[in-house]
Amino acid sequence: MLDMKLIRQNPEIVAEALRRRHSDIDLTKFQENDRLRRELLIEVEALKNKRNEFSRVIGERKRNKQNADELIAEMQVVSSRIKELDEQLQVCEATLNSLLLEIPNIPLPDVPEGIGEQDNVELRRWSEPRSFAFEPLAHWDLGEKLDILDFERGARLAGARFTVMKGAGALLERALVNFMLDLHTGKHGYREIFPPFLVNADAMTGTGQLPKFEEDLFKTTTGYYLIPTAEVPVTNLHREEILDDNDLPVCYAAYTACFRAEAGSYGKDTRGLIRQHQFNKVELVKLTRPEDSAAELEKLIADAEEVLQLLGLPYRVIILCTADLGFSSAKTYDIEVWFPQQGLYREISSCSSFTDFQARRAGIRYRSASGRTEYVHTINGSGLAVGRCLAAILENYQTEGGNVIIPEALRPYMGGKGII
RNA sequence: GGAGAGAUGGCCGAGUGGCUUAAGGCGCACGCCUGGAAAGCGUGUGGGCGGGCAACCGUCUCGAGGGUUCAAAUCCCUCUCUCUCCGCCA
Repeated sequence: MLDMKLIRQNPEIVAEALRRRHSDIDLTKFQENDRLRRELLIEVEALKNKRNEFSRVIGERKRNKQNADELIAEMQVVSSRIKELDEQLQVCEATLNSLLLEIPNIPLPDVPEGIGEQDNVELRRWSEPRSFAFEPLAHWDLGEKLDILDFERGARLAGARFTVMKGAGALLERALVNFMLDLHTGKHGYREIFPPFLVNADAMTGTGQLPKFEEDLFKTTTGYYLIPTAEVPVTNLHREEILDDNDLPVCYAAYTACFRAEAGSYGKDTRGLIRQHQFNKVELVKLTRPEDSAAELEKLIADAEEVLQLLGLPYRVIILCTADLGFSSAKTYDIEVWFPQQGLYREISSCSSFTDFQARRAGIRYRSASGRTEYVHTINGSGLAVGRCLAAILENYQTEGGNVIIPEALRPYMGGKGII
């Protein structure tokens, strides 16, 4: 959520940001309601002031056994007017709030402007894709041949976009989770969190999934939502809190399963592990001082990249253009890992700064060194998506005989196993 | 799931309609005192919104939301959460 005062005082900044995003949101309805709200507030607060003062006088008279009938009669009129105005105010504020919740974040100045995916900019590549002396298999074919991925039985149990991992496949998935968590909590200094996988609507609103993106989420009959990413519970850990300056930055790493309805992605990535309703992810989340957030985002993506470096998987980093940027994000880097069978790089991590957008929605503040309470900046990124990582290992490390070599770094987590 | 008890400021805790602008204590900050410190004494101490250049003023905030009343921490209704006991359960 944007700062109301920014929209009020510098609407041209917000309008320009919306233009860069190619958003069709119109600010005039917001501005009208904002003006109305302040008019109502000024009137109703003056009346409440009067009511408070007169109540004091009435109380005094009653105690002294004096008559206060005319004052009470007068206050009846004032009170009913207050009630009217409060009702109008409530409607006005509800409108204002729902408008505010639908305005996306302002992209940072270094985000390239664009009209679609094709305008994202590649920043760097790490390592060279291996050249194969044979035709590499897709991970779904390889996984089925090795009997470690079972798409058919996944469909039997749940439906399309669900997979069963078996034997060495299940072990590899678990090894990746542990390897990533150990790296981030050990070398990189994150604190491990194991949060609930279901959250309430307030948490989803805090990080920006609600109210706009409800159709992407799974919801229980009892009103809970299944988390689409650990970002939701972990960022909301500190909802409605004021943190101490000394505690920043707060750095958390969390493994969770993630659940996505994948509405609107019919026909996309229908085979394999790339697009599942349920997948595993290790997520990195930071709460920082505003002045540190740019540097902390760079550190976070370096932490995520190191996972791929240690696994020896070639990747590239791109920065998303304004049109491809998520609703809550001010700046997003994607890490894309090489998939040899398709011959292209595919997203395996998305690292974003949300500036104060989520913090304002979730009420996450800190007391700065100067004593002011300010909103923190929130940052998060995948470190990494586990299923896609497993798929990348299968494809990049396959042998001509249809086996898979386990990267050195993972072997301690695989009971010393070197090959599947 | 059943029964009962609770939820008050950073923390503890008083408060059954107006004298509460939330008592008192602890903590914290600053000052006095001191060679320095402790103790002691004094002062201050949340957040949101609105107005104002500012100092400051107003308003809201006693788990949440409604209601009664001229007036609600206090009375009524609904909900949430916590604790205790019972039941069920990985």
